[in-house]
Amino acid sequence: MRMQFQEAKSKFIQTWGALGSQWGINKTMAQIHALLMVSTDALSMEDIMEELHISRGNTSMNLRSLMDWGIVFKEYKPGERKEYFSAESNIDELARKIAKERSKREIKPTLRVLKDVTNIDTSASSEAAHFKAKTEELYDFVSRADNMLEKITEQKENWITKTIIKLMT
Amino acid sequence: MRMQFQEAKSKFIQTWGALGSQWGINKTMAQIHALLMVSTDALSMEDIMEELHISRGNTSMNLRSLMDWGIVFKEYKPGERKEYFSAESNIDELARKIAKERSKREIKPTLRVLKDVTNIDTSASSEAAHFKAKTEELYDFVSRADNMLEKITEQKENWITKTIIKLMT
DNA sequence: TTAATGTTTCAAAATATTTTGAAAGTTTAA
DNA sequence: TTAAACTTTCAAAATATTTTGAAACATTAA
Repeated sequence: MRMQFQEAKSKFIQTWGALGSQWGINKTMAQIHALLMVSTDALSMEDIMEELHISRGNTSMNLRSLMDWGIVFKEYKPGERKEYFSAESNIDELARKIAKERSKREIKPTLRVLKDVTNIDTSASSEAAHFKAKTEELYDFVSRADNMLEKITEQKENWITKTIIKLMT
Repeated sequence: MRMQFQEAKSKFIQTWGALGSQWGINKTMAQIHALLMVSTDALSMEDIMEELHISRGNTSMNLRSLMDWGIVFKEYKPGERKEYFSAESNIDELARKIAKERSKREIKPTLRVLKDVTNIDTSASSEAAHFKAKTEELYDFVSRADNMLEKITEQKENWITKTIIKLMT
């Protein structure tokens, strides 16, 4: 049985929200983003509140986060005072921005701690030596993964396809 | 100022736990994993409870999750009744298992919904047409990303290095 | 058998995160 | 200026998630 548009839209928004929360992004933030992504026009705060049944404050705070991430933009319509919001419409660009932001917020700080923690006096015990070895290994791994992400992500257009082609050859 | 071993260990466990929760993995689960990763020997439930100051139930449930993910193993010591636990010690293997499991649990179900939701009657409105186009684009992107993850991850040994080399050429 | 040693379960409690809504703040038009 | 239209802030409330701990369950040795 084929879904109706409204049903499909709502299902999509719910699913995207759930996915977001499994990845450490708050549900409403992901839902607002999903809604803006599939909207033909920019939406006002009222529009968003109404469609998702959420409060003004919640909407405001999450729109701001989305703008901090660089994946939602404020727009002004001529002759109107209200602010309108729209999402990054290029999916490659969207993924690049998310990858970049997560690297900056999470991976880089973790690398800093790993580096710190690796620098202990190792002569005291073999536990200490093992710890140093393991955390060094982890540092190498994480920093290489981060590099890879950068590499993949720095090509502007259609990097996923390009990367898959490279990997298959 | 150089950290002492115990201080470094505890900082590492805390940081790994925090990282885990930003990625949708519960803090204790990530901490237990971190502890086992840097331990020279397998640890008993008592050991883990004591080191992390957590309850028996919490320890039991999270150890079970870690075993479900395939990144922690139960061990028996000869002549002892107690169970001991150790972590996957190969980091490439660890990453492969995590990638595989997250794909199965999160990406695949999302793809199913995207596919469903894409199959709407498009003749009714241009909103519906736009929705269909966007979700199709998303489906393509996510499924290509998932393929890429599979590709990267199916080579058993040292895939990160291999992949980086490929990407640089 | 039984007692000892150990593990799992799950309802309730604790904690953490998200959401609300009303007051404060801002901007613009007149 | 002022008032209207709109947005932001943040303490308190609601909700969701994690953690506890004690009872139930399992296994082994004697």
